Amino acid sequence: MSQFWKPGTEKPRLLDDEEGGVLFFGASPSTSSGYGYSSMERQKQRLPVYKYRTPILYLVETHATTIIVGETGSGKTTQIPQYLKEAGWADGGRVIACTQPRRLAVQAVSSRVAEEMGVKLGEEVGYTIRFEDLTKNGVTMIKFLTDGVLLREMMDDPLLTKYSVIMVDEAHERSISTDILLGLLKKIQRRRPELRLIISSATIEAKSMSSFFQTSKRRREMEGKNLGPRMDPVILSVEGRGFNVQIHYVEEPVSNYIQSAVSTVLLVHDQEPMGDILVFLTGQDDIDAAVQLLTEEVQNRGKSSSGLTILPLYSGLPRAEQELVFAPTPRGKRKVVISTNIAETSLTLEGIVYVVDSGFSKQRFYNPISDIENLVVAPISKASARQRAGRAGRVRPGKCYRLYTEEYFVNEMSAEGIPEIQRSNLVSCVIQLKALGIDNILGFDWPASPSPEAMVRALEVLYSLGVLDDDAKLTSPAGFQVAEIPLDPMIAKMILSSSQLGCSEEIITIAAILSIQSIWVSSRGAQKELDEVKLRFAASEGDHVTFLNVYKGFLQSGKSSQWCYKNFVNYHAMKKVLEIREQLRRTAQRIGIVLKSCEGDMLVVRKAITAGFFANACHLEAYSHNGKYKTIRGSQEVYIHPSSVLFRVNPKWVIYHSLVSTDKQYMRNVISIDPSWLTEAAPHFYQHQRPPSMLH
DNA sequence: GAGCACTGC
Repeated sequence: MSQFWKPGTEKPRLLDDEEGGVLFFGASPSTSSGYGYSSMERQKQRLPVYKYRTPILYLVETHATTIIVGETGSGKTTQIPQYLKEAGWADGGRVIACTQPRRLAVQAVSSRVAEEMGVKLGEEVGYTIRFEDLTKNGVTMIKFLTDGVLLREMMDDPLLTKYSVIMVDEAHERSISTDILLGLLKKIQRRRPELRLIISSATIEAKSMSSFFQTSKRRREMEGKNLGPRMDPVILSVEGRGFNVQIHYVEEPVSNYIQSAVSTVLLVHDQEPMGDILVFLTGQDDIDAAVQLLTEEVQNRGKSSSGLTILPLYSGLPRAEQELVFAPTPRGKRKVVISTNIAETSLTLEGIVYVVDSGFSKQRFYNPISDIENLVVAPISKASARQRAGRAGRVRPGKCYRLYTEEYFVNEMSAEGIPEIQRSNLVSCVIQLKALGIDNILGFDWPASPSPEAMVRALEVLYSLGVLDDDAKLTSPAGFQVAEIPLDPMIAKMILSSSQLGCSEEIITIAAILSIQSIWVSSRGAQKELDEVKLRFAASEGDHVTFLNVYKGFLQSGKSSQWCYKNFVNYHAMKKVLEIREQLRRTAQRIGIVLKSCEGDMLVVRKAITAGFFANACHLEAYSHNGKYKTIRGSQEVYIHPSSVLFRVNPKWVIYHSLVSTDKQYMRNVISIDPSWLTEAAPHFYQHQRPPSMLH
């Protein structure tokens, strides 16, 4: 297949700077003169900071909110907290908080800042992520943390009084936590005029971010009289140090992006100077297919295409294989990494000079009517496309090959992706806001409002769990306890009930296992062996009890990695289970849940699961020969997933943990129940329907 | 008898 590349006319402004290492605070709408210093030497010397000398200090002093725009590597997260600290914003017990959406980023950025400031990480500069707190009270002045941790901190300190400046990084990614946090910070600002916010975002989102923090005119006039900080946000642009990336488009739309990606890689390999290639596809299937196709093509071509190292990359890949992509490319060789979106933000590969962008990714969509989340392949946004292209310009000028036309990019591609909050189930999010005293969820000032249907559905679910009362207020103590448990509310409710049923030790194990991806090693090749090994642990009650058997075996082996290897159990996953379980034990003790084992009585364990997941009850269709179930609530047709220990067993009544929809709706992690437990666990939920016993 | 974008508390 021949492709005709057309150089693009798009010039992403922040990718134009080829000087490298230059930090420049560009002119912004309200600083007409434009402050700045732009020499690499001066930056290296760590400029002394005088009051108002740098624009960021001036802006933070005079404006309640500053929005910083700039690409990765521009120094926002490393320089700005330092400036603030040196200018005294962290004095008198006040701390500067900087949030990141990912744990790894928190660790990486905090250690870089500590190093640049010449302090030990955990002292003046520290970080907090789940399971890890590297801060010292009274000593730590700059604290990095995930936005999720900051939200949890608000449950004890709703106004975040210990922080004088809060910087929210990567706000353009619009994760659920970031959006909730931004909404809450806007509220806090009204109560704490002295608080300063710094929102760091990519260019395209800056304007909408700015208008979000724009307070009403009347309010501004009132504040103007007090001579307080200006409440209208200011935008500051920081030039990045990324190298120029030349964009190429296809002249005609491609029909098969896998095939097209493979030909593009070969084209680059034949015609372009050395440098590694990063290909963005959508998922494991695509990637495996592309790796195979590329390998075959290389073999067919013989000599001319030798010297290629082809590596897949996705989160489900065993850790050892994932590490391979970080190995430096040997001289004279070229590395091709074929990746999911994981390489767009979560992982950074050094040495990439060429990017091939399929223009697609897998995205989650939520249907509040059916209450089902789906994963679908969908076109990416312009923002994503730019982020992908930027991956080619980290070490030297690069090239990005887009497998779509320029016309498509300019006219059809949406500017930004749909924020996660508009694509998700909202139960966790709603209970968190309730716990923070936000009663009017529908009237909450979101950076992007979720659909009313999704909010109503979340309220319904929480009401049915007994976590919200008739006035949609948190119940006491159940509602507050569920909000304190850092897991999905249905899981939290299950834990709460286990306290009364006397099986909390077992249930927190199940809760921990359900909240990680999978405890089994991923094994597409060795599926049969895995299935056989699973039988060793299989329990007739279902998957949850099977998990308990695996956990028991793991403990009896002395938490041995050898044991895991022999039993197709993922050792790293089990370590994580232990960590989550430990956190749940501590939380349970704090909120008054009795930790007790039921000593093998699986009846109460199943009852506790029912108490959290009664909404997922299903009944086997009478005379069904193919294992067809119907959900009690929506009468949807569902089937037990072949990976379940109850596959082909088909008990009359089951409860599932989650649904996965492909050609059919499959129930994953299934347990058999007695229908009388449903009315027992949730009389409200089932009272207006025919009693389950009548159905059969 | 089939499948899992990616985070996070």
